[in-house]
Order: sequence, then structure tokens, then C-alpha cells
Amino acid sequence: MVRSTEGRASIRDVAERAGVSVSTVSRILNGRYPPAPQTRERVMRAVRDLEYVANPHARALTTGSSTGTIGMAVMLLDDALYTSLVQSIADAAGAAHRLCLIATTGGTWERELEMLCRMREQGVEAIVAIGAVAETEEYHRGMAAFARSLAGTGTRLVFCARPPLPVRSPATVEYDNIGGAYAATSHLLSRGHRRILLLGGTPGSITSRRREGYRNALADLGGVADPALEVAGATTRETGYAFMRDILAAGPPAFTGVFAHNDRAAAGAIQAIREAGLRVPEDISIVGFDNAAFSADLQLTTVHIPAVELGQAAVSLAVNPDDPQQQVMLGTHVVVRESVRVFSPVSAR
Amino acid sequence: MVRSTEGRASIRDVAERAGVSVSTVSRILNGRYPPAPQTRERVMRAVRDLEYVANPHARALTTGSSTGTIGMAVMLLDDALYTSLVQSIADAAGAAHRLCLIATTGGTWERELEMLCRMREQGVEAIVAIGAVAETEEYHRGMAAFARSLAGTGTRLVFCARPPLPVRSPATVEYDNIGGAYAATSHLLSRGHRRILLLGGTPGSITSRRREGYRNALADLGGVADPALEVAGATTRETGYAFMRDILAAGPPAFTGVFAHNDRAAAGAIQAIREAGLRVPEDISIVGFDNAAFSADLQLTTVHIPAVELGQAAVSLAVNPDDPQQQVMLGTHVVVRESVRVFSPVSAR
DNA sequence: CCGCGAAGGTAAAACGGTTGCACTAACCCG
DNA sequence: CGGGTTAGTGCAACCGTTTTACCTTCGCGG
Repeated sequence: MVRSTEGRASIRDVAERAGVSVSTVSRILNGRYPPAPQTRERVMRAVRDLEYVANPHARALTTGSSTGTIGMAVMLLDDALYTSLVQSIADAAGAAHRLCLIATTGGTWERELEMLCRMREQGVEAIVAIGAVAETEEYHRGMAAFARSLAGTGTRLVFCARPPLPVRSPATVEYDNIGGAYAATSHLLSRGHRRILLLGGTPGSITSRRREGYRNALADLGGVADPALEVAGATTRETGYAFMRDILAAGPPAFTGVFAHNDRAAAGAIQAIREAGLRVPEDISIVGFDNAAFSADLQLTTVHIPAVELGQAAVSLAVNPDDPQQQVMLGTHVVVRESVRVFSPVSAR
Repeated sequence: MVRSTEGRASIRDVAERAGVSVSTVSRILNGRYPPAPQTRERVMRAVRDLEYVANPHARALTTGSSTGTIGMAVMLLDDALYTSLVQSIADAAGAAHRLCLIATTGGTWERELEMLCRMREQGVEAIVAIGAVAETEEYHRGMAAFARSLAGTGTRLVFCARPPLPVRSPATVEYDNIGGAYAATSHLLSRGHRRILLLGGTPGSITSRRREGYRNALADLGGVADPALEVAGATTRETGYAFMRDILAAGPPAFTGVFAHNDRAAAGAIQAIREAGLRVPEDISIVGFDNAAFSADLQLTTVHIPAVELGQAAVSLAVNPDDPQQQVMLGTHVVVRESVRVFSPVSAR
């Protein structure tokens, strides 16, 4: 029988052309045990002649589902931290000979769950859910149910830069929000600042625990705890800008230092400060959070998040089913640049 | 026979539980002709109970279709343009009910090809290759061969922000490098600058065609064409910084304006300029390329690349096999900020 | 009462690979 | 020279769907 030349060649075509059986071709291509070098040569030639590439679906079907793929879900790539995490996870996955599925969720956990389900349908080896979410009761329930449904299928779930679930949590890789915030606030306090504005934070999200670190540092090191100095909400460049603009427009600032929720908000705040005719750090000092690449341009003192290590740890958990260490917490530290002045209260305004 | 509870449920499990045959389940799930509503209900219930999801590979194998996954390969996510493109492609793919595979290549086309092959093995519906590469003869050959091997398999190839191959090119979505560079240089020229430093560019890569735009503008509008004003290489923040630092250390600058290859290099150059005790734009004016988010912080005048539209167009080509428009070129334009001063030659040093 | 066409459902053959098992040589060694 | 290895290969049974072709019922008109 003559094989048609159109469409893709099948393994049968190769076998026929090489004058061997299908199984021999399969074995040679998958490097099971080596058949006679002469046969091998004939088969390889037929493969080359026919430009044969194995049908991935058939392969995936027989070998058990599409192994070797790790799924990841992330809100948006506009954030430096998430970009770094995605890059790091993709790199680490590539090094572990895996491919990566990526889905952007836009931030709502319903949509995240939908994307996670689609990944499960693909039969991925593991799913990495990236980044903080508003931890509502519904989220906990939905995610727990999803984790349970995954348990049977052999797909692992890993949280990256996200806190564990209250009960029967999947594996998690976190960084120290509270410690980082404590260190950032301490840095300002140690430079003589006593009234420090806390700028931003989404209530209910893990990153809002930075507030705890901020308050603890104030309490431990003699800062002024004043609810009026805590502004919730701003976590984007635009909101950081708007909040600071409004605050400065309302009258002379009641603070000398600012601890911004992240570098983006800090960048916006700095712009607002400058537009108000004030200088950083001479008039107002500021510390960010993330250590985004652009923070170097702003000479912004900030808290470093170990994004690369987070991603690597997440992939490690995803790839090794029975890693003993199922909950990882990585440290954070202050990166000192030029956005904080040494402040002696007597010389104030 | 009792089905084990572990592992994912197959269509057989559903059929057994609903007391019907496999084919009935399949037809109901695919909405062929509707069987008795009562049977339908029983089946649907079994599906829900078992949390059944069809194996996509088995489905793809029989129907001959693909799994609805789009692959994309990108060098690194440290660049603002690539980050935006990835985000945009992932979003557009999600909107088209597709999932996205992502692979980072680190920039060598050999590794890119390797990742593309792995994606082909996964049986993706289309592959989007993102970003400029050094266009060597080898690259052309290798990529052409890959494109040919893809032709039979039903997988489409799309270039995004990458020039077409010289012969039988896959579909491409590009932006106007030459026009953007022309506009950027014109902007400087129209502000009175005549000696303009061209900072950076990798020979052989498409983005180096920005040099053409630069030269054309100089020729058309009376700028000074001087090979000494063209510096190749710098495309990162660090190299941009290093080049500018060395140039300024070598003596008083022989230029008043700078056209940087991209915003990152511009950011580095600005830092070097400031460290040399000079100001932007008072002493040296500068224009970048990319319109990265951080360029707003630097008040950097730059050339906008329509990243979102590029990504959307790429997905559109990936998803619609027979889109008539196989080669798309999107425009670029200058975003004016504060990094260029109006310069009158008589007042020069 | 019989024949007949829908309606509802089933059995079985693909799809294109992988792999356990059986078989055939050739080869080694006593 | 014969029997036990063993390397090399083929046969056939899967993997989980879709789909075609066929088989029951059952209702109903003649």
C-alpha cells in the first residue's frame, strides 16, 4: 500500500520505509535499549526523509497524561515581583526539563480558579498559584475544594508568595512580609524618624501583614503609633501618587518618613512629593518594598524580596512530590540607597 | 468491577456509574443529537459526582484537532517590552479560550529552537516566537527548517516583534523600528540638536535598523552624520551606564543629544550623566525607545511600542489559520516628556 | 396483527503511539 | 556439538476518546 504524501507522516510510514516494525521505530526514537546500529541508521534516515515528528497527543495518551508541564497562574505581569517570579519559575522549570503553562487572572480568585481548572484539564504535573489574593471565606472554600479534587489526579498544587490555607494547605513558598516591614520601619526609626506614614495595603491580603511589622517596629523602637498615619489602599503607581498628592495638598505633612507598600506606590509618591515642591530625602524620606529593578533609578531604599529563590523553591516543590519541606519561608532584607536622610527632630521645619 | 478512587476518572467510569455505554456519554458531553433527557440527567450527575474531565490528548488524538494551547518563546522577562508582550499574549489567548505555554530562551536561537521543538512535541496549536534575534545565516536555515517541519503538523508559527524570514516566512507581527528611530531623531533635531549620539544596538538584530532611521533623519533634516557618534552594543542598563560614563570621562561631549537604543540603556546613561555632574536635559538631552513604565519616572522622552496591540495581533494570527493579513506592521510614535531641551546652537559651550 | 420508521442506545473500529512478552537467531562456553 | 544466554525484533494489547454503523424497542398507521 502506498502512503499518501500529504499530511504528517506516522510512525507506520517510517516503519514501512525502513522495513522494520513499528515497535522498533518507537524504541529507537525513545532510546530504550539500542537495537543494531545498522537498523538504527536505516530508521533514522527514514525519519529524516519523512520529516517525521511523533504525534504528541498519542504519546501523551499512552505514557500517561502530558507529563512534564507545570502550570502557573499570576494576576498581572505589570508588577516587578510577579514578573521576576514568572521568569524564575519558567527558568527553573526549563532547567528541570519541564515546560510552563501560564495564565493571567487579572486578580479575582474566581477567574484564577477557572484558569487552574483549565490547567488541570490539560493534565499538568503541578500547578503554581502565584501572589497574594484577598483571603475571603469563599476563596478558602473554593481553593480547598480545588486542592481536594486535585489530590486524586496526581497533580500537585504549590502556593508561591501566598500564605497557606488555614487547613490542609498545599505546599507553600513565602517570603517574610512582617519581618521585611519591621526592618524597613526600623531603618527609618534608626535614622531618627519618629512619625512614619504607612502608605497602602489591601486589607485581607497577606501583604497587608506588612502593617503588623510596621506597628511592631514602632512599638519596639519608640515610633509614634497614630491611626492617622496609616493609609490603606494604594498599591499602584497611580494610587501612590494620588494619595501622596492629596495628603500634601491638605497641609504640611505630619510625618518625616514614609513606608510605602511597594516600590510602585513609592515611585508614585515620590513624583507627588516632587511636584509639591519638596525633595526626597531632604524633606521627606521614603522606603519601598520589592526591590524592583527601577528602584535603583529612583535611588530608593527598599526591602528586597528574594524572587529568584522563591521561584526556584516553588519549582522544586512542584517537581519533587515528596519533598519533606512543604512550607518554605524565605527572608527579606533592606537595601539601602539614597531615599532616607538622617533626621534629627530638633532641626525639623 | 469496582473502580479505584485514585487517578482521574475516565469516560468508562462515568458510563458505568450512569449505567449507559461509553458512546452515549461521549455524545451527551459533546452535544451531538440529544438522547432522552432522563438519560442525560443521569450521565451529567455521574460526571459531577466523579469530577470527570475529558482527557484532552485522547480527544485531540481522535478528532485530529489540537488541545487549544498556544506556545510562546521569549528571551528574558527583564525587558519591559517582552514583559508587556507576554502579558498581552497571555491575556488575548485567555480571551480566545486558549492556554499559553511559555519558555524562556536566554537569547540564543539554538536554545529557542530547542524550546520550540519541545512545544511542538506538546502538540500546541500555534507557536509565537517573541522578540529580536541576531539574524545569522544559521538562524535563518534552522528556523526555516523548523517552520517546514511544522507545516505538516497543523501547528502555526507566528513571529512577534521579529522580522520575517527572507523566504517563505511564517506570519509576522512587527512594529516600525525605522520609523520610530526616525521620529526620535527628528524630535531631537527639531529642538535644535545637530550632533546626536546613537547609543547602542546589536548588529544583525532587527532593532539595529533603528540606526537606519537615525541616519535617514540626520540626512533629511540636517543633522551631523559622524561615525564617531555611533556606539554599538549597549542595550542594557549596565552597558548604557558604562558607555556613557566612559564617553564623558574621555573629555567634553561632542554631542548635545542622545538617542538611546532603548529605555533601559537610556536609564543607565542618565545615571552616568548625573554622576558626571551634568544634568538632563539642561546639559545633555536624551530620547529612549520602548516607553517602558519606568520611563515616566525618569521623565524620559521615548518612542512608544504598541506592545498590547502586537500581542493581540499575534494571537489573532495564531488562532485564525487563514487570516488574509499574514504580515502586520504596527506604527510607533514619540512620547514627549522632559528629557529634551530646546537647544540653540549659538549658546553651546 | 403486521410492517415500518424514529428514537435511543450499543458495540467496535479508528486515532498514533508505547511497551510487555514471545520469538529467533547468533554467540559463548563447557 | 548442544544448551543456555542474550541481543534484536515483531506481535498485540493497551491509553481514552470520537464516530460510524448497527441493533433494539416502541408507537402507530394500514
